[in-house]
Amino acid sequence: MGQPFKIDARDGQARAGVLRCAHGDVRTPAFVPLASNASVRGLLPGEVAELGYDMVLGNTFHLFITPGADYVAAAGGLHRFMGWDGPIVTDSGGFQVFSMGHGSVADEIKGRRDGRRSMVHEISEDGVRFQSYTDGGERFMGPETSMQVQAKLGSDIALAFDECTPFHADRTYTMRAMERTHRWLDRCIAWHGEHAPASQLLYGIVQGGVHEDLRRESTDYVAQAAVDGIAIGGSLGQGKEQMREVVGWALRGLPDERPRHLLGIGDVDDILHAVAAGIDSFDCATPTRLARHGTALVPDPTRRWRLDLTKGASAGSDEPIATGCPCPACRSHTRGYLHYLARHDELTGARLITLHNLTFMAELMAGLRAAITAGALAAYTDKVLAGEAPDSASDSCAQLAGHNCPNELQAVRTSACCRAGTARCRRSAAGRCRGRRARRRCRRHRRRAARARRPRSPSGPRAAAGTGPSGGCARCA
RNA sequence: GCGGACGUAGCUCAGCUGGUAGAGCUCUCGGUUGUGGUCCGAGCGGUCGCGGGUUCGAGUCCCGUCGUUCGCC
Repeated sequence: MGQPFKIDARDGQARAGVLRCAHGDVRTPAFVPLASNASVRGLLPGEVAELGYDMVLGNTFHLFITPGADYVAAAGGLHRFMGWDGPIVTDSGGFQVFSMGHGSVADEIKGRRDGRRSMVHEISEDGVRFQSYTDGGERFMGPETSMQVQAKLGSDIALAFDECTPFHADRTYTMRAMERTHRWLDRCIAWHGEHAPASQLLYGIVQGGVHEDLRRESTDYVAQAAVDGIAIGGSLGQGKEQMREVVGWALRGLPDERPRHLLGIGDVDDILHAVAAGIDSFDCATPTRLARHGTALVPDPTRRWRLDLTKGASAGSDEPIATGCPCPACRSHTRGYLHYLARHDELTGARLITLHNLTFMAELMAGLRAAITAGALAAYTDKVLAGEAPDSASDSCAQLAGHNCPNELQAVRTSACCRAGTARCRRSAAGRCRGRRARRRCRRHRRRAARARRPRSPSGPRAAAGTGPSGGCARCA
């Protein structure tokens, strides 16, 4: 097939273009909302399109488990099934298999926690045997399975089946998994070439964890492969600095003319950096998942672009989430109302905040496309990083002093970077308080001290015996 | 009126034969980047209904009292 990706404008490494798919064009850089289970949770397909999205992401793994590829195929394919007639990219299921093996994806991929009970029974050259989360039965998925499911779903873009290695995997395991993923890629290409609809594009996935040489090797391998686009996956490290470094390694040597997708990334600052580095599309759970849990995206870098509406601060507020935002939540409703809805798990709240967050992301991406076209990406990036609403790309750049300073970036993400330090500080301040029992004991001591300080009737037999730290108690003495 | 059961954190309740008051939920604060309408941390919060008594020591045993509830007159 011809070259599906056309780059219309460049600004540094960044590109703005159009990805031509069987069901229409995708304007890039693009954010792709998640519709893992054939639904952008809470929204109608028409609403997603109206917000300015060209493509959504379905998930091979989820749809394979339920309702099954044949069920969707019998309904006329994923587009007709879910009522979305625009482009769809389907994730291959490799990541989900990985996440089942390690409990929490988010924690494990960042190296924050050890793996838990695994639902993965075996990873072999053939593929992965795992336990279904719905009925507990054993299932199998390999490169051919994934490709076949994606062919039956009829997505516009299929992703190759990969193994996403966790942060804690050692270099040897990461390397072997990467090499196996490369062999799986060849099998995906072979199956896809023979059986998949000609119009379906195929992306290869770069792995290699946080190791520079492995990332380069993987990039080279995927770059020489007969794929229509390249996705960057796997563990991108523990923090944003490391992620940017790893993405940089993965991008080096990629063919310029093919589209690049960064899997699973969606924080505002991460998108700004990745677009500047040459990424064309993103998918991420954050905007929609945060919305369902009551957090709205706002133009405020000091709060990591987040406003938790469930917090008391929004109670009774008559402000909108963001002044000037054109979304239904901001046009017609107050933070106070959304606070109430979110507190009580009202579906309307999840829906309104989802509409808002996707509006925010759509404006961010539209602004990026316009800025690249106008050759003003740096100015636009600076404005967004300075906390201005992400929809104005044409104005000149007001340089934000020190926004690139690593320390300031670190301050922005205090939780991610400084949390360990804070915990350490607390513990060392408490001296002996290491471990749960010790901490509890300390709390008790604090309570006892507080109780002793509290004025208490000195008369009565208990007071006489019980006030001192060890008064009369044989065990304490 | 008589008899029984029960009063412990904001809520629902654990606390064995007396030995430094606990859990779950709520609440507050963090976190949650290829989505399980989640999940993971931490924190705040108790005059153990009230008053006596026994004991070195009482949520726990004894007496009284108030309240809730069930049953019987």
